[in-house]
Amino acid sequence: MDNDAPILPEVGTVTADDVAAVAGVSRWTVARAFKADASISARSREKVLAAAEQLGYAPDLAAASLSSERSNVIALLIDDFANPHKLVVLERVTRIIRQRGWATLLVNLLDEADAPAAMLNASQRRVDAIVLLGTRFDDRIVDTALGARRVKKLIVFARQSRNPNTIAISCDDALAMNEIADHVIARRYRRPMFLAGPDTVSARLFRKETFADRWRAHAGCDPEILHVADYDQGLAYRTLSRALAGSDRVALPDVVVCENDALAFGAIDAIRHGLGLSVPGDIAVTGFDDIPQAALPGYDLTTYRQPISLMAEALAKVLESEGRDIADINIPGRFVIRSSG
Amino acid sequence: MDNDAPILPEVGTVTADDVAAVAGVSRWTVARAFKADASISARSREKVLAAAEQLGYAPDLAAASLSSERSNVIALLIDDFANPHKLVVLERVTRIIRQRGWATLLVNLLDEADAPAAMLNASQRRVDAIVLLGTRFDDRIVDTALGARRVKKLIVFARQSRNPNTIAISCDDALAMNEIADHVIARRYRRPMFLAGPDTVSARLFRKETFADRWRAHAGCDPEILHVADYDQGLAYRTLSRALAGSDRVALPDVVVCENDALAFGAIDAIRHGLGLSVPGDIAVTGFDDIPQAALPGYDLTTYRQPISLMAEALAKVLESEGRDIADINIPGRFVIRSSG
DNA sequence: AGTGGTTTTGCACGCGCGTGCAAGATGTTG
DNA sequence: CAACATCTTGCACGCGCGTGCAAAACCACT
Repeated sequence: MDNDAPILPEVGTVTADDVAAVAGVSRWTVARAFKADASISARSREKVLAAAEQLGYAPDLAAASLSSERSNVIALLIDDFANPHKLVVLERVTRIIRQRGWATLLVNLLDEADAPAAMLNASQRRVDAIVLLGTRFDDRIVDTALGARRVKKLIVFARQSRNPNTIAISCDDALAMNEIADHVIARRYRRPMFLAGPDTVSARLFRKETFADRWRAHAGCDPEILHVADYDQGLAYRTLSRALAGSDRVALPDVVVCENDALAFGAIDAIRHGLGLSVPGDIAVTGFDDIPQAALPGYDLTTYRQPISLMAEALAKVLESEGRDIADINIPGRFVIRSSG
Repeated sequence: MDNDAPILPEVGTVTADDVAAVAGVSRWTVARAFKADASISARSREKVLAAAEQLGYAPDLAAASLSSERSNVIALLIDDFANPHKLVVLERVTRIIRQRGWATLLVNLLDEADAPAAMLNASQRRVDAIVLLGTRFDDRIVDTALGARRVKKLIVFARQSRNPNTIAISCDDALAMNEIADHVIARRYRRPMFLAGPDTVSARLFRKETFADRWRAHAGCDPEILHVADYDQGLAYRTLSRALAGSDRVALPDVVVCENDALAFGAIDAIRHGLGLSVPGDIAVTGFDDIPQAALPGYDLTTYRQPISLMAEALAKVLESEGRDIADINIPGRFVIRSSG
């Protein structure tokens, strides 16, 4: 005799059939009781929900997604974990995904070449859409994935994409970077340096190009550009320190325009601790993203706020929509002037 | 006539049956070809794999988890997105999960009361285990979840847990904090302040208690303790600034021992920009975690390195093991002395 | 009471694959 | 060549629920 035998069946064992038996209805009526807009009488629903509560029943969503075409799971492909901005993006995106009743499958892009495998991995789980939050993929990979029809819906978040079958949701980079450039010009800086992320074929931000174009139109010459091999504060610090070490004081830039805040923090570190100079007194710095730390007194960074919450809402709308012919979405952010530049 | 009709069936439509037909074997032989240790002849496997590649077939893992007891999905429940340490934890944990062939279901704990709903949410997806990475849950919730048998395996990562049915994987907090306390004592600080996170019933770290005990044994009095309502650098900055504003210079602490690096960064900001004092000259600061930014010159923080990679490996081992009678795991980290204290 | 309309309920079938067993194929030994 | 051991393959059944349709129940209203 097993005294520990549970009175109620164990979880995973409580199926709609069990609830149906207790409630005295059919299994399908049980399903209807859990569906918002189903045709079911109030009395039946009550009976079912009471029975369900008594048994501790909750619908098995994995089984549901097998028989329906939808899984209600969204895959997030991500890398660039050195950038604190990713944390903000993850929070906002996973929040809205959950609030709208979906689940998040998080896939870590293990290395540069992992994107195709990661997409396959996600598609094997029947996800309804794949959202790219990372930096390590290029348009060719997107083409391949869509070509193989492995993916129902492919969304690029906070990045641009050239592929017409992809939906890009981002802040208006060109608008933003022109605003930054205008600010740099208005403040009469003369020797800007643009601090950019890795110079690869990855889906681009076009921030560098936009700034360079604007500066060229203004000054008639190209701005200096320095690439950092990763969007990493420490690496930016070392890269910039090394690049400027031993420079003549007059040869130094008077403003460092950075592709994002992580690089900007590294730039400020380099100016203060690598060169022993001050920000913005000797060299000004601007960033991009407006991560939470940018507002703190340590850096007090002039930057451009990406409207992540609005972008996340736009993402939800795209995920809800059935049609595949959705245009890219560009949302304006807000230029935030602080003391760094 | 539909000229656009694909030669190959669309994805999700390519099933093991299709592959079996092309390869001239049964569906079950196809399944065996994709299983590492299955009993199948080399010739059959070749035929199957060739047919699979031709058709673009990949096993449907969602369907597989329905018929087997395992889903190979691990749920990560997370909050505390203000702490950059979470990014490191997420990277290491999702990396090892993927490398070992599992998938990650990421669940955002939307607010303080969301943990039970989040666990239910995860269990409805048939996850093999739930890993708690967050701060917003307490032992009662864990009890409830396990009591309802909603969860096969519940693991608390980088936290302690009192529940015997839970497996806690963490760094050895007591060892670590004693080391920090000894350091503070050896450096002859006399007025330590402990900067702690929210004072709730949440699963605790016991760092505060350990430090207080050690200090009491040494000095015969309790250290001052200040609670910050969230593990957030900005909030720590404001809380500490306000707490120390207007204090007599002699009444100020000479060292601020922080429960983690995020709080320590906020403390350094408060000392430098709130009080206009220097670190460590006027007030020293120690942290806990050793997040990447702690090594950069902006903070150059004395802290204790949590062995996240080792902890992630321990997690993988726990996930692999079948038995439920696994003891908590405590891994020692390393005290890292830098210039902040 | 009968008629037509509406709401509510039940059901056959399928989603793609895993499990355990039995039948078939192949190989080995005396 | 028979008899047996081993390897390989095929199959019935089930996992828990969704879809689309038809039967049943209900509700006026004439």
